[in-house]
Amino acid sequence: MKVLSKASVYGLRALLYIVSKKDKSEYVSIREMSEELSISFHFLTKILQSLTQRGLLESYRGPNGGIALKLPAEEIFLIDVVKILEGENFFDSCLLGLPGCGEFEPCPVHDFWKVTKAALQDEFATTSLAELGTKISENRLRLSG
Amino acid sequence: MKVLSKASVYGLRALLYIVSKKDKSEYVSIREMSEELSISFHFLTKILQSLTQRGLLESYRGPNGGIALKLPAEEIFLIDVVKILEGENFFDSCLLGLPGCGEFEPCPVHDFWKVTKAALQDEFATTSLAELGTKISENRLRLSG
DNA sequence: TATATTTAAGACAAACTTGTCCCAAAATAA
DNA sequence: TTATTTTGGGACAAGTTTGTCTTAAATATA
Repeated sequence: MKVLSKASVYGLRALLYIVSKKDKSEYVSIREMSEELSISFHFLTKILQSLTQRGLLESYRGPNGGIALKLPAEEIFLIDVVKILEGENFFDSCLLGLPGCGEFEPCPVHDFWKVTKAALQDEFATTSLAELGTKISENRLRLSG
Repeated sequence: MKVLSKASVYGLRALLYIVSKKDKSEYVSIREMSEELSISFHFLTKILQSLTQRGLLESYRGPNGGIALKLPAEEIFLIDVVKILEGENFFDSCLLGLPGCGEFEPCPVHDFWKVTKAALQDEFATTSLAELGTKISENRLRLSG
């Protein structure tokens, strides 16, 4: 079951890498992240570019440059990242792909999918990068295979 | 959010079309389904072929031929269809794509994704084609855009 | 038998996602 | 200024999913 595209997965892993670093005062280079997370450097660059363009990240060129969060990690939620990388309508999908599926014209599985979607959306909307960063540090969780 | 491939979506819609037909005694032609559901005929043919090869459907060639369920609709569950068309490991996915993610080596979002996956799997495992067929008939639900 | 109908099966093409490569632009440091 | 480092951005290639086309095989009917 592939819920998120590679772009979202890589983007999230990179942001989690940033927030789980000890030193929060420096830019993190994309090269470092791509190597630590085993992600294609150029692909990751483009993903992070999108996040920078949309104001979620700040980038800085040149030696010791890199990427940094533009907001405190407490104020960035998974849903912010996913909506940028997957599209604003990410949580509006119909499981059977019927256009206009909703309360008025539901598909046969709308009732239960609606509930699942809402639960997922809520989880994404309330889970911050800070929360996961703490979790990663405390439990020494990995971010790559 | 694309949880199911087109193959699964089309396969499910076709099966729901079959079970929501009044006359259950005849084969339903793929051509009819492809037209009623606005699905490419050849693509649908291949999808249903997979289901036939895996014993979920029965096919019959020649005039008045077509496709029929090989089991009563009460005994076919969404999970049966999806596991054939998406793969047996469909419900084992890690949201962040980390290999071996599980209780021993969880990814940072494993705890909540585990719950969501289980709820989805349960819903797929307990929803039968018969149940949805009844729902479709009673509420005149559509199966195509 | 001959013809029409329908699924089976494979080759192929189009579209989308993912990944690679190259060079430009910005910043640092010597 | 010059060289080096790093992101920006576009072209392009590879891979996967989705869709199309052609022919074969099975069945029914006349």
